[in-house]
Amino acid sequence: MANIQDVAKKAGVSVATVSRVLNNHSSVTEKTRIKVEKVISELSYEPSMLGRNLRTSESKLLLVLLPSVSNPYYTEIINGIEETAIRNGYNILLCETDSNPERESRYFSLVKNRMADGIISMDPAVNKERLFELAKTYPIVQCSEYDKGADIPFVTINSELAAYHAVKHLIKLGHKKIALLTSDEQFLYARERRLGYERALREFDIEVNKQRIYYAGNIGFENGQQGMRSLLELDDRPTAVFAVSDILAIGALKEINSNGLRVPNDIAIVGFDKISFSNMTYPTLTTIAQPMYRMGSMSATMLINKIQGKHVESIVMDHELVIREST
Amino acid sequence: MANIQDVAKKAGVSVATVSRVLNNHSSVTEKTRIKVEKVISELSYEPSMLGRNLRTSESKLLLVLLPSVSNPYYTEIINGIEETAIRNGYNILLCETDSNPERESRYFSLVKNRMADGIISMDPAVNKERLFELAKTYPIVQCSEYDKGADIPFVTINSELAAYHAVKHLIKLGHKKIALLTSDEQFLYARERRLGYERALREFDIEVNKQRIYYAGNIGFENGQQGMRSLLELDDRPTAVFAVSDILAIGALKEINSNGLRVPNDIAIVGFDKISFSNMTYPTLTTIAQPMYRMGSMSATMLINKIQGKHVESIVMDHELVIREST
DNA sequence: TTGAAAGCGCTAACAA
DNA sequence: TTGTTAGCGCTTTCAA
Repeated sequence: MANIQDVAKKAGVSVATVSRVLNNHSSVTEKTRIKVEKVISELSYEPSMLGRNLRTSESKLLLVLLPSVSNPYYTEIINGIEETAIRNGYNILLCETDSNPERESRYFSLVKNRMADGIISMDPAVNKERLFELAKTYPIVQCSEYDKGADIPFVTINSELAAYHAVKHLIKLGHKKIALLTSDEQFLYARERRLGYERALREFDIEVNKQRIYYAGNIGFENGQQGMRSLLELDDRPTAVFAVSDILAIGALKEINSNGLRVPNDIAIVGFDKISFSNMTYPTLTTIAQPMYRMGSMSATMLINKIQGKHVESIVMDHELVIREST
Repeated sequence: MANIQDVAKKAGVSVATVSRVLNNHSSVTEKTRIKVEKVISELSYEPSMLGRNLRTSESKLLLVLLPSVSNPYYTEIINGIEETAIRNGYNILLCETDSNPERESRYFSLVKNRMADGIISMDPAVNKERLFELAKTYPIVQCSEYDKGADIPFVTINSELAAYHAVKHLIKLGHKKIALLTSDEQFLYARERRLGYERALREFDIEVNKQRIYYAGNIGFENGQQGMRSLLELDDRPTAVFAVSDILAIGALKEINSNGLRVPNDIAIVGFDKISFSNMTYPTLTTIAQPMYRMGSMSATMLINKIQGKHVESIVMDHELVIREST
């Protein structure tokens, strides 16, 4: 495999000139450029990023940290990140933590070892302490999940307000017995969405009934089923459910169907996230849409700016209630 | 940030010795090793992979090429690849082609530029010609999709046999009017699954009725809906459908539900892939399970062996019919 | 067991 | 506009 020396020799120029051609420096004459390009093509020369990276002390790789690629919530965000990364000459290293601290720590090493130039963290279960520590030395931004007061720029939506909108929509439809299907409150988004839920109820003088709040231990489909099962067993059954994620909502939907009840006639459902599958259920799911693609794209832009030493501000994006068949 | 020189100086040894400590060479005395490790920890030294990579001419990155991360078919395979990669000191570069040749070519450059040590290709729409050409110079393996006669090792299942099993299952349930919901036959898997479908029918003396075969232009959920719609319009409506992917099957399921028909009473459905959602539908989907995780894991092992210059053989893995509520 | 030194392939400062 | 040269951080050969 040819290297820059071979090209220089064969073209009768110095390696510096070849490098200039490779990097489109304006100082090279047309004639020299043509000559060098001809040799490059003759030798099928491909510049080694390994050499360039060592020299420039960068890897042009962005590390994207997420709990699991199988969670459809992340797919559009990833698309946004990747598109923007590529447009700026970066590639992404998609890293699944599986909420496993050992894996997380291995991925953190990647940036310490210069294999990645920065991190976009989307893992709600990330070890905050270590993330904050790392952020002192390396460029990091958070996407979706974030931490108030931490000195890490983030991109997110207003979860409290979005939940408020979702629940208000159910109230406007005449529902009073509205259940909340949420997840462990160690996650900020769960706390905020509960607050939005409670605010909407209070605003319409509906009592917040603790029995109607189900805290799922995990965020899987089965947890949605299980939560719905226990809500259905209540003496005073709810007529509507607000789930803090589509996956939970889809679990609830299946449980309702399995009990011979109809959605939305017997029970209405609102989900959260607008994952692609929320459109494939029967009935389709009313849900809160986050501007996933733009969130990803914005995180990438922010991270790249941060890598380049620019100052970066956090940003809160808009959400949208998408009304479909389940309400 | 400290480098290997700083460590050497402070420890009073040469950089060679520090390097030996880093790479666990046995020739270092316990005493020296302790001394060096102490300094490493004092300086919070982290070795730069950039320097190491240039020196060893490898990136320790595997490029994984797939059409889209949002296709749940790939998620378990990716898990298998990643786990195996990490265990062998590699990381993966997940690359979405979106079936876009320009993107594909940019990813191919990554391996030409030494940014990746090899490729696992899972994209059925990959440009065969260029892939074969690339495979002459760089380590490549194919997963799921493969090419007969090409000199590229692959991991796959026997699609023809799996389809045969799926259709035979429907026949055993008493179905005679069995439709096939398939995709464009430019893909090998579609051709093979049709052959399996036809073989099962012929074996039980059921005529292959061209009208009952729907070729979807694309592999999305909507294509499944649309295909089912046109199958429902047939004068002699099928009583069962075999879809070559779960996503198509889920589209079909929704269309059937929307027409007030019941699954499996009015129409039975078998899918293919056992994606996680196939368990979340109402009713749950009978489907063909591929050993996704093992396929991913095996591809990674094969690729790493290939990178290390070992000889690698292709492998055909087992599948399994998973009978659930839709039949 | 350890050290000196070369060199992986490239970029960029400086000189011409 | 082009060339010379140092050096990015590491591994490895050879010699001691």
